[in-house]
Amino acid sequence: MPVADKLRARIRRDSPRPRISLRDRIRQTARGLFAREGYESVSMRRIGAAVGCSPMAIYRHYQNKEELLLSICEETFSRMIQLLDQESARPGPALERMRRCVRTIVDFHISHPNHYKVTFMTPMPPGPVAQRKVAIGQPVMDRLRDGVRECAREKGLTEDEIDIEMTAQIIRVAIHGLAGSLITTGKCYPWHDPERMKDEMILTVTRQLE
Amino acid sequence: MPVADKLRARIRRDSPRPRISLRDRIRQTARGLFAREGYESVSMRRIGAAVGCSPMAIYRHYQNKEELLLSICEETFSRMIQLLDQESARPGPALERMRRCVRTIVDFHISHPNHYKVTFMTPMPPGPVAQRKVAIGQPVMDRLRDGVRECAREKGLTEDEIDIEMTAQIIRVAIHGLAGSLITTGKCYPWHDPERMKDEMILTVTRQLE
DNA sequence: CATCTGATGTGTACAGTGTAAACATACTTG
DNA sequence: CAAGTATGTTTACACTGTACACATCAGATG
Repeated sequence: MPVADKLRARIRRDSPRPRISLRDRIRQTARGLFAREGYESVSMRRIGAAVGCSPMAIYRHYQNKEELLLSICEETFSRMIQLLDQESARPGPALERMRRCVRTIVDFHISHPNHYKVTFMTPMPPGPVAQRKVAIGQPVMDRLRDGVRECAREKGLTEDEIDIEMTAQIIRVAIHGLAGSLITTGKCYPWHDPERMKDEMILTVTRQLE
Repeated sequence: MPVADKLRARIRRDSPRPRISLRDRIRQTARGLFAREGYESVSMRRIGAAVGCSPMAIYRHYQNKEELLLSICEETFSRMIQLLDQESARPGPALERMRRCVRTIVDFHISHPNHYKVTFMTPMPPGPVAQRKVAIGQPVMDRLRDGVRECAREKGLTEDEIDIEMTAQIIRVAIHGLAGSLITTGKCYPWHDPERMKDEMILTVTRQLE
């Protein structure tokens, strides 16, 4: 019997199941716990207790703890893409728009340190998990590349005069430098005004697009 | 009885104790294990087994696992300072020297990913541990600042024309961007030639010193 | 209706972790 | 020699992620 039939059956069914599925409640609860206390500090047992189910129930919906977190990250970063597109839709010169977008990304990462940490600060042994993490960053990278291309076009630069992929990757590295530094050493380091730092850094890596 | 006396006594003693102290053997063995397999994958029990002592013996010499690693990191990064000073002592224009130094730092981090990870990629709740980690990076930052200052002087820039601390911190952020990105997503990401990337990034953040 | 099946939850158990506490031994010093 | 201290071991505890076997129950099928 095909799996699709069973799925359809479940969807057609209108019996009074809990209004919001356990799967979603788990993800929602875990999101809060992870964000507040960090991935490693939160055990599956505590998530279960907070949700109101047994710890093993979580495994019916997520293969393991890492999958649970990765699923949360995917959701988080898809919200970032929304923010990004809406920012990039506002009018103005391409360069200004892209600089604001980069700012948006940096600020988003800093305000979601745990999601950033697990997605971008955990060394990935090559494998399927690594591929999913790369995939999470892909939409952002696409928009970055498009932004660079548009800036180049607006300034009349040919593809011989500027390496678009390289420029995009440099901006990417700058983003991760800012996010990583400010997340790990945020409060402990004598930063020279973080806000101005972000702006200067963004200016520096987009200067060749002026 | 003062502690200093006991220490002196131990040093004066020439009895046939093991030629290299257990403390050093632990650090040396743990260094290798951490570097090869990563901090979290190596348990105190395995370190003990590899050294040839009981796991709890380690605690006589290091307060806990984190202290052990931190001690290893301090040693590692002090070797980096040596490399850095010897590189910076070579002749040539200040700008060229500084660019080579930045390259040295980046390459050093990439070839010691586990030390980098624990020192710079683990969020630090403000406290004494965080202070020690900041202290580890301080000598590097001092040399960076000096390098920037010398470049500025060589080009005749006054302190009104260039914010030395800000410039140094931007370079620092670029270093961590490169190191972090290449360490976490090194093999998994379609990098546009990492070596050229490093060079371009370094050029970008030192352009205003040309 | 009775029966069967698959999805979803629970309880128990296991192998592993870092490390606190009590104990054993050997070396230094009064 | 006696006392004390530095250094090591053994045992035990509280915790982790999760494999496995079982219970329950909704819907499909005879």
